[in-house]
Amino acid sequence: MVKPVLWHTLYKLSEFEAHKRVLRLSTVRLGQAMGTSQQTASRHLSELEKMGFIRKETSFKGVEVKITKRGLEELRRVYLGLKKVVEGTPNEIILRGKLFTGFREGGYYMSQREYLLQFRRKLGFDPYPGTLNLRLTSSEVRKKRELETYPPIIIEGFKGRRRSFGEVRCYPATINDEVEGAVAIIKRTHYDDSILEVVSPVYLRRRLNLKEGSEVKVKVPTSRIL
Amino acid sequence: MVKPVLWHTLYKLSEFEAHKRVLRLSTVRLGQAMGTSQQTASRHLSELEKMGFIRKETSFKGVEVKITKRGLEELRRVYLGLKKVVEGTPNEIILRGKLFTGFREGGYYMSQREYLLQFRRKLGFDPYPGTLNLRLTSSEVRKKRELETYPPIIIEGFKGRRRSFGEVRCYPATINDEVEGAVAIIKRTHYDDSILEVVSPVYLRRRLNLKEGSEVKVKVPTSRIL
DNA sequence: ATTACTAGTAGTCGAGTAT
DNA sequence: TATACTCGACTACTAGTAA
Repeated sequence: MVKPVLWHTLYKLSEFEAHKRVLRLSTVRLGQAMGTSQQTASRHLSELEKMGFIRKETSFKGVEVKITKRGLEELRRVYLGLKKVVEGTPNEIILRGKLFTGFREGGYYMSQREYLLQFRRKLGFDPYPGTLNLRLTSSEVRKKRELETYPPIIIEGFKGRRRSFGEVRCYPATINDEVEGAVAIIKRTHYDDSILEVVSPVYLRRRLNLKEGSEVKVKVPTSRIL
Repeated sequence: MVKPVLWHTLYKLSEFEAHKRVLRLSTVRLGQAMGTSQQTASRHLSELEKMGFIRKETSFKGVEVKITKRGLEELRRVYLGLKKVVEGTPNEIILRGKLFTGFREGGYYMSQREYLLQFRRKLGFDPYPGTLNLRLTSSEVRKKRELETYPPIIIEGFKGRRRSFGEVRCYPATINDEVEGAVAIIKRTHYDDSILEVVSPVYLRRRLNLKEGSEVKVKVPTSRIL
């Protein structure tokens, strides 16, 4: 957990647009902007760098600061939390994406007995051994991130004979307003934000008559939550 | 300025939806949620109440907390700051409202010589002695608040013979894609968020052929800024 | 000019405890 | 059980200053 004072400094840096470009400033100026001393500003920058939220280049002329992807992630987390508060919670999140064929790992995952039993118990259906891969546009990626701030149904990971399987975060959903299923978010190391995986008890490609590139609508109710 | 630790506590309370309803909890539980002690949670609540960000009712069964309007305002301020960072800055903010006749104070304001001279120098036109009052819907009010987070052109207040006049915050704008003018935000004590006042060098009602209730489009570029 | 170390201090925290 | 006070411990601050 990032300390509130450091978060505040990170936020100030974002006000100076340090997420867009390398920001040149002095620690005196940063201190003034934060209502604190030069020394504190300097220390905060060092700590933020150590935590990986910023990169920093120091010279006798001043500091050059840039917020990292990790730092922006941290700001985004709070942003999404506040969005719910300020804008109100939507009743559903609708995501649209285009069907594409992935590496067919999904099917391998879903056919694991340990996953299957949990799906049956926690989501109420036996998943078809394969996932529907949807490619999301950038605006849809934002909505996916928003979705991820809601508490998921967690399908726990396990160690298999040859490898271990990570946890899967699920959100029950309706696909194309017709079929019940779920969004399945699998924690991977090389993880592409712009992909959405959908599971369902039926073979969705046939059931919904989908082709490569077809647009698919996924409606996730948020009311279950809370 | 609210201290970062206290802001963090306020944020946590909003995660518990204390902005929507009275939240019943114990300080132990709040402490756990914040990764701090019961004592600290208790102290933070007292300080937040003293600052007017929450109302609090204490009993031997626990505390009842509700975030006040002022507290929500504080959360909204940071939300809007983060929105710029996370969503990117829009090139323009478009506001739509319906024309209505106010108390005609606007004309009185605009005909003050001290204001007029500043308008001419800072905005480049002599305002018609009257403002266009637009009634905004709730979604437009949100956009107006977003607009207010950008640095305005400030027309300074002054003391007249009989009364004093407050400062006016202006944003150059285009009205109905035709006429140049500005949004004028006048700080009042009894201040209605859902009203937008527009000034321009011409008599807009005639120039744009507007009637009571006509929808008016106000386009404010944000590029000037920064 | 700068940054950032050291050292002393102010402020924040949490254990104990009164209510 | 609660909240919230006191007070010792510790953290985070700023002044002074070296580089």
